Amino acid sequence: MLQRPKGTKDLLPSESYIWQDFERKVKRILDSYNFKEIRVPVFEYTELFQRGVGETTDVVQKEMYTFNDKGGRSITLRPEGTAGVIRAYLENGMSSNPSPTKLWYNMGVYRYENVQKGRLREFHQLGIELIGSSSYLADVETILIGNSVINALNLEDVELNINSIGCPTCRAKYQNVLREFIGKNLEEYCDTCKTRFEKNPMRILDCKESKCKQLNIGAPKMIDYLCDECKEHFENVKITLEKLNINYKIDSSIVRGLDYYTKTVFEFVSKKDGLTVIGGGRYDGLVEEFGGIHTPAVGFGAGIERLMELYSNNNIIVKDNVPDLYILSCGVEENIKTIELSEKLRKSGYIIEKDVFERSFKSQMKYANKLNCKNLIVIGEDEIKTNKAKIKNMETGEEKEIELNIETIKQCL
RNA sequence: GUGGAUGUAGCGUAGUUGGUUAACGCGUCAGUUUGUGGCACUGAAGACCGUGGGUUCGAGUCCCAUCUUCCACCCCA
Repeated sequence: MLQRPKGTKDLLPSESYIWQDFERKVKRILDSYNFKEIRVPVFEYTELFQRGVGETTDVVQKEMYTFNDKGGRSITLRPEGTAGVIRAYLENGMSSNPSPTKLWYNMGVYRYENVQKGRLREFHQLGIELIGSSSYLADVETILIGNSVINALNLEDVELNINSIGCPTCRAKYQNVLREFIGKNLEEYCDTCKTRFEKNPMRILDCKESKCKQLNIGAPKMIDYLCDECKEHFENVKITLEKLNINYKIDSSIVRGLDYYTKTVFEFVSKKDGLTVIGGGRYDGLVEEFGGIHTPAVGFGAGIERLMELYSNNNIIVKDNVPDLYILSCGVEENIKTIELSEKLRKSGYIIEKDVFERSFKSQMKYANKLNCKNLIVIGEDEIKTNKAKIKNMETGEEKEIELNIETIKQCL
């Protein structure tokens, strides 16, 4: 039998309506902050991600779905949302719109990595990008939106961790200090850490190897080396969050795996399984990297599958729609009448079920019951002749005699 | 990429030390005499036992490989 590719998932009706519920709630939040939806291509030129996400990152080095198209162009399935959105921002001249530009998206993203808990090769990200402002207020607004999403979904045990990784200037200084510290014992670190040493020493702080963790104790922290501007920015973010009663923890190990981040970075983490459900931060250099004028920006990406996992565990989920009415009939003329009625009622927005098998009377009854149809009308010879029918409430079993016309039926639904 | 576990009808399972037509529950479909469902009963359909090799007179059962799923590392959402 044919199978779906590894790391993909079918979203069946039994779950898709929960996603729809989630999407409705989230859209309401995003609308309230006046963010507008953007939809960008599933694939882009490979260079976009190499430059945007960063050549040295794992995502680019080993997780991208990259191939040459028939014209010999190197194409990559998007592994994240920000790069494509910023490209679209520039390509469509959105920088001349009133600033800031506030965009959101819900997209499938693709990463070739080993499948495990909360991790698929095709997964979905809800993301926002707030483009144009360098102020801490933009960071706060971004975090608040993340917080609103968590709250709207009633997710418990999700905590906010924040950090600042500074700007290129103070980060370079810090990295030298860090290299000095690590360099003393570099021989004892694991092999991957050794390769990180030159290109991205901050990643060594994130290593899970116990010997590296041991060696990292007492390492200098980025937040102690922030330049005045970055420091003030971070302080403002922290103070504002505190005044707003948003709980957060400073986690100096958050460095993020995408190169474009600067200054504030943050994660909403599920305490139960330790998975990051929302991750984001500021990326003041990206627009420039893509050839635009210097334009600061902040954003986040949320893993929808991960959010949904928590959502369905923590909530009594709304029920899926059930049919308002089943119209039952056997026989050619009766069936035509049924179709006519069904079509009219459907145009008015009602969910109508009817037979498409020429099933027996009894089978149709059973079927209507299995579908949880709220009401049922039988169309037979008599009904057509007298233009009267009985409408039955399938829950109570009560029947009511009515005129067989759309308006009276509607009144009973 | 590395390491560990898994794989029998749509779903959940049984299948004894390898032995004839692979079993059960749920679900699906139909019927239990005439136009009113849920319960009960009867019956039917549905599995090349993940795939490919091998051992054997004979394998769902043993061996090897491979794939999938799940978990850990790495990294991320």
